[in-house]
Order: sequence, then C-alpha cells, then structure tokens
Amino acid sequence: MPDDENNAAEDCQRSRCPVSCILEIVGDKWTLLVVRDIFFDNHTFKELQSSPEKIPTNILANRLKRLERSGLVRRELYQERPKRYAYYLTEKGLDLEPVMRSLMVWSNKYIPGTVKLEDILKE
Amino acid sequence: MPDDENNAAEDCQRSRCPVSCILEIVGDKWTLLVVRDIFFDNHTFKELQSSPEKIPTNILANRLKRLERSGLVRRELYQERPKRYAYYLTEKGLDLEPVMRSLMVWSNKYIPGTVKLEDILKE
DNA sequence: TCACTTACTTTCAATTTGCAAGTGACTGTA
DNA sequence: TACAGTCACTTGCAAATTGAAAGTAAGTGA
Repeated sequence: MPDDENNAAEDCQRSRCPVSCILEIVGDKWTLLVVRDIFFDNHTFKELQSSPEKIPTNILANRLKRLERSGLVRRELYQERPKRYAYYLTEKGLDLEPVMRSLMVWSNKYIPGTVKLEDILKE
Repeated sequence: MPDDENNAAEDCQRSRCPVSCILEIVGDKWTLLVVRDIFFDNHTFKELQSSPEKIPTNILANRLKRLERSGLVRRELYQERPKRYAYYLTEKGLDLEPVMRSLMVWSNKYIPGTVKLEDILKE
C-alpha cells in the first residue's frame, strides 16, 4: 500500500498536548530539515536534495507530500513540459521560524562545532 | 546486539547545521515527550509511563538511556533495595524549555483542540 | 541519435517500532 | 510462609519505516 494515503495530521492525535501534536507533523529526523532548506531559498527537488545531510530521494518526496498535506508547504508549477514544481512555505510553514530559531540557539550553546546562528543570518 | 552501545550524539553528525544536530538528539516522536513529562514533575519510570500518549515501556527505557548519555537527563537513586532511580533534567535538558514553548505556541495557533499554553502553566 | 538532466518511484535488505509477555527484586496481606 | 501485587525494566517478535541503489518518465541540447 502506498504511504500516507489518507488522514491529515489532525486525525491521528495521540493526545491534545501541543507538544505531542506538533511532533506528529514534524517529529522525525528529516521533516524540519526540509523546512529549513525551503526557508533558506531552496525550492526545487534538486536544490532540496543537495543539502549536506544527503536526504534520500524517496524520503524527500515523501516528506514534501506530507508537508503539503499538512499545509506547511505549497507546490507551484514553474515549468510546463515537463511539469516541474517548486516548493514554498505557507504562512503556517513560515511560522515554524521561532521553533527553528530556538533549536539553533540550543545547539549553538550545547553542541560544539555547530554553525553559529549569527553566521547563518549574515551570509 | 543491544542498541545505543557506544557513540555520543556528537560523534554521528550528518552535518554541522545546528538544526540537524539537535534533531539527531531529540528528533523523533517520543524523546521530547519524555523531556516534557520530566519537566512537568514526573520523575519515576511509572510516572513517565502514565502520560496520555502511552509510550511503550521499551521505548521509554531506551529514550531515558539516550537522554542520559546525551547529558540532558540525570538519574538519581531514590531507593536502595530494590534499587530505584528517578530521572531529572540537567541544565542542558532544562534549557530545552524555549524549544518546547515555541512548539506549543505554534500548535496552539495551528492545531485546533490542543491544550492552551496558558492553561498548562496555570494548573 | 545520444548523452544528460530533473523529478521522482520502485525495490529490498536492514533497522526501528510497538504490543505483549516475561523477569527480578522486593512489599504487604492472610 | 505462601501468595498476590508493584515497580522498573527486558525480551520476543511481527509490522512498519528507513535508506541505498537502481529504475523510469519526460524532456533538452549537440
């Protein structure tokens, strides 16, 4: 059976806890990286593949579908023949910025060797 | 082979991106829920089992070990004979509060039916 | 025609999950 | 002194997910 056939994230809540609920949408090793990449101006499949973590293509395709279904990402046709889509964050997706920011702040404080938030922003 | 035998989170980085690095520690459906529960004064294995998401006991034991190894959680003997441990957040673990807070803010805004942050704090 | 590109999909072995049952070390009750 | 109960796990195992690699569809450019 193909994955992610039906059900929105809202339909399969383990509880009504806000932490638990958002983790059902972005709680895995890859989803937030895709959001990060789109946030930093990568929009095509190719561009999204090229991030340093080397996301497998099947996982990338799957996460883009999920993100679209959850309403965090919107697809836009940027070329007819062959049809090619670019991926953009919706407002809902863009609003994950504070989440990513707090993750980066923590990482910078506790994981030596991580690229500093200031350096990312002033690039 | 038993899982999580060696290697600290720092040893298996996919990249130096701060988002990616923290996701290698807490990027899954359960870890942050355990952190949340300890944060809200659940300290024994029993208490941590009792959260509404019904975490399987093997996953709970595994996540507590990982969290301890990552230095987010500290174990404390609270009873000899039989030896029983309680789990507490270290400063490093407590510093995930802004992350949880931003997750909750997003959830409250976008996922209808999630318990409001204010209601959690004033309980 | 042939090589090349983009955007995926498929295949399949290996890993991870999660339910259920089991275990060890006790305690409290009859 | 049996025996039921509790707590903190561990083990077994089927099912689901992951991820590396190869395949495919629909083109372009030389």
